[in-house]
Amino acid sequence: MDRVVNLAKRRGLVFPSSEIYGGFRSTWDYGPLGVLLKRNVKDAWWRSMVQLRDDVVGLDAAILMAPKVWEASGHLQTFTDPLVDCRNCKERFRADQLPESGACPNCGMKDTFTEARNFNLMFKTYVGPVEDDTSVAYLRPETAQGILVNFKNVQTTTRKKPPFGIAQIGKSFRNEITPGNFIFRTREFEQMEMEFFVPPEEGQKWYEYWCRERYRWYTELGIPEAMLRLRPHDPEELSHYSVGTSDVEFEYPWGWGELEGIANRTDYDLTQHAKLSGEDLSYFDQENDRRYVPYVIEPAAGADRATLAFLLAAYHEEEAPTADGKVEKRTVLRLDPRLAPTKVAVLPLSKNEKLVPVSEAVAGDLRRLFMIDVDVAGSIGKRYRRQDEVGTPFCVTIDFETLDDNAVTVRDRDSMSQDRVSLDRLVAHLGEQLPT
RNA sequence: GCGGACGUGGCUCAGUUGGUAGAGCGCAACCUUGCCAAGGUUGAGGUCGCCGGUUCGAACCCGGUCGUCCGCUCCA
Repeated sequence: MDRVVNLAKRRGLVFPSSEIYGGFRSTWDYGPLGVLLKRNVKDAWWRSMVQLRDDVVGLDAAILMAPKVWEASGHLQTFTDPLVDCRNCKERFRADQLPESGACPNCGMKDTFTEARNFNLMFKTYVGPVEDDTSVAYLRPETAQGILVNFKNVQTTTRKKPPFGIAQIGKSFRNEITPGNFIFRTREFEQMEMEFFVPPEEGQKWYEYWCRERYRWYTELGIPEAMLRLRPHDPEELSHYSVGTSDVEFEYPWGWGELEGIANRTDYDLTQHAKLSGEDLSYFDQENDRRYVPYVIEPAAGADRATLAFLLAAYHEEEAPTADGKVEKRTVLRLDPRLAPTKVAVLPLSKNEKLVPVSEAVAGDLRRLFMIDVDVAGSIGKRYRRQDEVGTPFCVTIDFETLDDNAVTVRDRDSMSQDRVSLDRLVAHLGEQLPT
């Protein structure tokens, strides 16, 4: 973990936020390479979820929503836990779980508790010029509600029939008491959520389907199955809206942790929104001549957690032989090419005045199709290592033979093999190796 | 929020009993080399997290604060 955090800082993947002011807790900034990596993660999710399916459509809802939404969803009530501290032993407890005797469960002292304080996990703000009770608004603690309240809008405009889903990627905010573990738990984070609306009797079937699908997504993008598991929640662990939840968990360096949750939210949300808004959010199934409130199956993934997991799974330190016969450490990110921030590095063998213009021309051709990097500084071996460290799948080397044979060397990150490829075929060659 | 440890150039760290900062790596330029972290020369870069106090004088002592890590609590 330390190595990955270090690499992230050193190579411009992730920086601590507001660093020149001493940092700001729980906030991180994605640097030039990090933003590419995270965007690739989100693009891969969107592609598998929206583009490659005909039963899911996209949405981008506002972060600020009517406060009634959070009343309906239950977040205003259940997101607030009254907590007390024991003045004697400094332990903290939930006020509603204390013994009636008033004795501290930890140290046994009586009446040593502080006043109960509420910890609402939603960020509160005020909309408009006057800061009073009528102007209170919240930053959304999940993107799901933006989808759920748009169920009718989307259903009627796209003419989709259940089973169908609405997908959304966006920021959410939770005032976590204890953030930490780098970008694993932050107060501002990005979610990739999809709400899948199904006939009630098909709820369980689709819940199981999405558990399998989502697990598979991570393995297809290169996370070894040994580092993944699907863990069903215990009944007492279930959230207020769910009758079944499973987490896709990843084995982080500090232990198993959540990557994504798949929940059967039943008709809880739509029913609640119908009740509080007065809108009828049921669906009329013309074929079967019946009306029902759809069940909602929700795969909710964290974009930052996924990015971290892909980074951790990709990070390798290897022994590599050097030119003079010694063995050196080689750091390489074995990222799936679809996730790699840079797809191709263009490297003139030296800063020779004849090679540099050729590499610039090659770069000009490639950058229209791929995210590329051009590096002319240092020895060729060092530049290969620099690219390995950030997971660039291919290096294109322009050498002196290129001037004669119009061909370049394409070096593979994983096999370290080298192919000679004609410049006429270079774009096509790389296109074949770099799936979308 | 509580307890503990820590906070020195981009990174990893050193800084002896307080006397206004160093190394390695990295980075940049030039020379050399010419396919897997080569070599040489030169150079940039730090008011030692921030604020205040003690002192003739503080990176070193004290207080506060911000941040990081570990443990506890919390995570709908």
